Amino acid sequence: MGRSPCCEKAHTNKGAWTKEEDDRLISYIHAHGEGSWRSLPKAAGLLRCGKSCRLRWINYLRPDLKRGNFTEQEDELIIKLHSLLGNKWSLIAGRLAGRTDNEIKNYWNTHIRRKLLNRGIDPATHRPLNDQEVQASVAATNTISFASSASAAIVKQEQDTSITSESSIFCVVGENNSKVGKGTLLERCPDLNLELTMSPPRLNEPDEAFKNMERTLCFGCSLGLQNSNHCKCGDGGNIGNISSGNRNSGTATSYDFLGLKTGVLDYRRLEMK
DNA sequence: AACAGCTCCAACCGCGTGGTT
DNA sequence: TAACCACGCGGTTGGAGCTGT
Repeated sequence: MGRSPCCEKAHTNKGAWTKEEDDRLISYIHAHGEGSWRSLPKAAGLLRCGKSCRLRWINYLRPDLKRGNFTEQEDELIIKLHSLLGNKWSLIAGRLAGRTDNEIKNYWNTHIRRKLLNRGIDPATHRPLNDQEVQASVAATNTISFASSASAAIVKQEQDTSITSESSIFCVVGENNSKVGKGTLLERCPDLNLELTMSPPRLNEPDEAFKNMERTLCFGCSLGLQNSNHCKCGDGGNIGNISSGNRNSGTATSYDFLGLKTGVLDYRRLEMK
């Protein structure tokens, strides 16, 4: 499958944006809205690649961006999210209002990595740097499945709801899951190597089943942030953000992982590297 | 003051994915 | 089904600014 270049490189500016270019882009987007990035540069009179315009807008010019230093609270949230999501910067950014994926990625690489290293934590695995046994188990563990049979799902939330370097990942183990196998009881997730399932809105399910799925725990609570502004579920007392329902030939367990019950996001597979 | 090394971040690049024809 | 388009993502880079000598 071929791919044409995103723009004609010979006639485009590169490098830092000038004030004039910024103004042109802002006024064009104010007038016409975001999107159609490929045609935007020409329409806006910019000698830039559409990709470059998009990036400039998203990372720098958007009016809802929060500029300035990250707070300690944001730091910790990023660390927790990264321990669950890995380098999924866009997903992490989605949980930090006014922050962009690029900003968070840069901040991670320049500040948080070092911060974790100073704490003796491997930023890649969120484990103690000298924990050889853990490293061995990491090497032996490939995948933990979040997608499995609802009827037989065994779900455990760690007793300690606070996220530490090796806790508080939900484990869902289904009887048909060959990787784990029937009879496998709860296990502490030994790695962050996840395979998650998130479902789109279920349109064809019985109402009763759907109602049962509504008892969810928001992502803030799942991170132990019940009292923070990240808590979306109100009482913070619901346990287990697990919902289940039929999907095609088999049953599936879905997890409202980021509190994204909007159905906009269909992130069926989410793998940690 | 001059230089070298370091830090940080805006911007670039290549690729994956979903949609359209 | 293949070809193409458009968008978004994550990794990487270039260079401005800072710091130490």
